[in-house]
Amino acid sequence: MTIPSKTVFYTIEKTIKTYRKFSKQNFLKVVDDITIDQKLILQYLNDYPELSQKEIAELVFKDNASLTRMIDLMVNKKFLKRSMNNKDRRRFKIEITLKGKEVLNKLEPVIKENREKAFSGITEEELIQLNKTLNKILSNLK
Amino acid sequence: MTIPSKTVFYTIEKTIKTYRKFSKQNFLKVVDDITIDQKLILQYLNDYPELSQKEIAELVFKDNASLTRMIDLMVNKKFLKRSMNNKDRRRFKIEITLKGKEVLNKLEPVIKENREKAFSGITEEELIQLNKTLNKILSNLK
DNA sequence: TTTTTTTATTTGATATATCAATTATATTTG
DNA sequence: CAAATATAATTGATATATCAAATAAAAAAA
Repeated sequence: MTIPSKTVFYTIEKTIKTYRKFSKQNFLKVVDDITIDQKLILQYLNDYPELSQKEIAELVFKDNASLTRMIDLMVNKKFLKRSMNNKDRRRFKIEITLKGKEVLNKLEPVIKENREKAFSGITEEELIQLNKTLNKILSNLK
Repeated sequence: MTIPSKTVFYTIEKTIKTYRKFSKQNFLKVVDDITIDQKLILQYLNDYPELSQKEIAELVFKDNASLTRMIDLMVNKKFLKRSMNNKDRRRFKIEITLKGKEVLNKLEPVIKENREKAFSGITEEELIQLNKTLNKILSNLK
């Protein structure tokens, strides 16, 4: 009998890393040269076009410095366009390009398949419970 | 009503990152200049002294190249010692130094407190269920 | 035993993570 | 309003992540 309090974080870590690897491999079948985090950034910007770099950084759990460099790369790859924000000139307006949207469109069915695969045989209640327990842990750590 | 299949991985990621940050801050109160992964490596080597770099890499979910560099650093910091392994001269024998053991000893109570804090108010059954669901996801991804 | 294949580790190149310091602009305070 | 403070983004330095290629030794096959 293993002691769950000693293994839970190991299992959590393993799960997220395995899923990231799995997703990335499937993404690369339809789009070349994309990472999980780049896909997340595209998705967030698509859903909330007004996001600042700082806000995106929080959503993807990175710091501002990382975001600066990631956005640079994504601009170089023509997934994104940076332009001035006249309302607040400290921040930029980050826009998805046509190419970026095409990438997202190609990825959409893959994202769906990935989730279906990951959750097959797992009930909605089980996922809700999973979320609930994780949120308890999160609020304990605040 | 949020759709759990769309948010579970976000929550998993958030949980593990929050716990890592929380742990690291507490570690730094008793030992300076240590990272979560360095602590994990020390712990694994303490429990299983025969581990090769490759085996450690698997346990901490990193690749061999990262491990090489991490071990280098830990040797520079005098947490570890690398010596020849005459049974198999491709691999090294990695040993914890006295300093490394002292670090582990100082961290031990902190690790315990971290877990207690993270899991307070969460029952054993709930943790077992969490582990079970995560393992289902893992086996789906194989 | 020699050749071939496999395995463990390292190195190089590039991207990302993290922290501290810097820059430019906004906001608040006196 | 001017001065002080706060915020968004960048840059530099160092560590880590990732992939591909290189090295050296071990194991398997001829």
